[in-house]
Amino acid sequence: MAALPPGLLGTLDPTSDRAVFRQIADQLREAIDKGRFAEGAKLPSEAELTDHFGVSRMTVRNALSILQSEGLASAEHGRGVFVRPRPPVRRLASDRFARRHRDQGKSAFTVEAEAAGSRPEVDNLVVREERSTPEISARLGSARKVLARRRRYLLDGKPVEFAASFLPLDIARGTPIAEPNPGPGGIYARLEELGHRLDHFDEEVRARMPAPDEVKTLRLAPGVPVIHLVRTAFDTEGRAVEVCDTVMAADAYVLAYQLPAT
Amino acid sequence: MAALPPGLLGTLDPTSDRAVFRQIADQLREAIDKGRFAEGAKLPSEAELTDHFGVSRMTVRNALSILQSEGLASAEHGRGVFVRPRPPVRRLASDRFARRHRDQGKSAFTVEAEAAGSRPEVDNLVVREERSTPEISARLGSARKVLARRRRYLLDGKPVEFAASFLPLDIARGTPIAEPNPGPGGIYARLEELGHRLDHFDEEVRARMPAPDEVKTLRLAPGVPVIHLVRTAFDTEGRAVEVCDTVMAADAYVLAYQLPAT
DNA sequence: CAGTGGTCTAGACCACTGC
DNA sequence: CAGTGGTCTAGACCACTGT
Repeated sequence: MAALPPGLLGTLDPTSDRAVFRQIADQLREAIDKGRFAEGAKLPSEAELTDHFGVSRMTVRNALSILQSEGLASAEHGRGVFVRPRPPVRRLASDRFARRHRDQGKSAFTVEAEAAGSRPEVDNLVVREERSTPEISARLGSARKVLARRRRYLLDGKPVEFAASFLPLDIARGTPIAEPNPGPGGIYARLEELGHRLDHFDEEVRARMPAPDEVKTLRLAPGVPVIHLVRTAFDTEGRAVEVCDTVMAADAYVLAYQLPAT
Repeated sequence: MAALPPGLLGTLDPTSDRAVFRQIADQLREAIDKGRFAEGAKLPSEAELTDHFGVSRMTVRNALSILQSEGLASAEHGRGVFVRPRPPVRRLASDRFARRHRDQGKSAFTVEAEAAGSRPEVDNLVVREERSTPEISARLGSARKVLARRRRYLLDGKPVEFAASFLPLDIARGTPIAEPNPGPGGIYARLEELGHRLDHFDEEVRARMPAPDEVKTLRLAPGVPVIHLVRTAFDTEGRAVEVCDTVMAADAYVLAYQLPAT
């Protein structure tokens, strides 16, 4: 095993109050920030770091785990620890549900992804009637059962979000909305054809760390939060006609909104 | 040291492929989710868990660190590991910059916090001229120097966000905007008095794990992401007159927006 | 003071990767 | 196969909390 290139990393300050594993993490973080390790580059192995700093392996592993929890690095078993590359970011514009974006044969996700040069996929498409939850009922009105449409979106094979739409049965049952493929323009186009002209959407945005099942579904690296978005669609009569609950890999998205100054 | 109450936690499955520390984390997570440990309650100590499961201390600590990185628990030195209580959430409405919310003597943050029964504070108020960054210049136009207003917001003594506003010098220099206290209605009211009638705001939302200095400034617990919000204010002539860069503790906020169906 | 978590060591064996 | 990270042990000493 070769020694580290001289000057790549510094030395520890034994007089410092800062824990040794934090000092090591600080040095690696600084080296990453300054570009001495590029995106996707391999960090020194645990063995190299234990040698360089003269500490035990657990101390080094502690330092590396800090970087991972910060989202700066990710470990690959048998290969090494690498600087996390930033995935291409999907920008969600505030006009993404405007009517003019609905007159296509393909879904908005597909159109947009292909325009950006990515390969879009949608899987796990489950459409069925379900019992409503208190959360959904509060937003949708007091429906006991709802039509649920669940799906996961991927770009170039990487899962980026999964979503569940809920609609009142009296609106959706027996319509194309209850079909796996609701047709061009998606369910919003069908809602309007059914007489529910859409007026506006309310959107709530939260961020948090993912639960284990969300890590699995989105194949999230450690240190990547999720954006949790709950959107309610209202028709021109003021009725909530759909609630969409979406969980997105936070490193793959930026949300853009336009606010009125009134 | 007392043994754990029987039935509070289960036993390990030695035939499972799942690592022991993950199994322990799973059990604790399930117990928290099912309410067997309330918000703010103390989890079993490391010693109790090593006894209960018959594993070494590092294994238990590994399990507990998972829960912390998920934001479910936080350790307090000398006291124990506790189920993380959810702080009161501030809801930012999409009309929060509407003109009608500006005709008060106090800042919007102060008014809203007091209405919610919290004690608001603003500190670290730094107002000065700074060199612009490429990021700011791209949004604001090519100003070399800008007026920067930096401050941190606290609720009941807890930091919840810090923000920096940047304004072109040709607009802000020598005006009340360059004063620490810009007066009633804040800088948006002053901008309008100076002839820059506000038209709309563009807002970009991202979520990520905090950098170490952000952890310090917001006193963030492990496993709490930040919401990074960049807002650009435009006047009726289409000029960008302010860029506000805000970093918020994600567990203290929900952002609400209204989208047009056009 | 006893009990708690924070740091660190020096090993061991395993599973995965790539040559 | 050698090199890598993943898991786990059995200790040690320290710093902080509360009584």
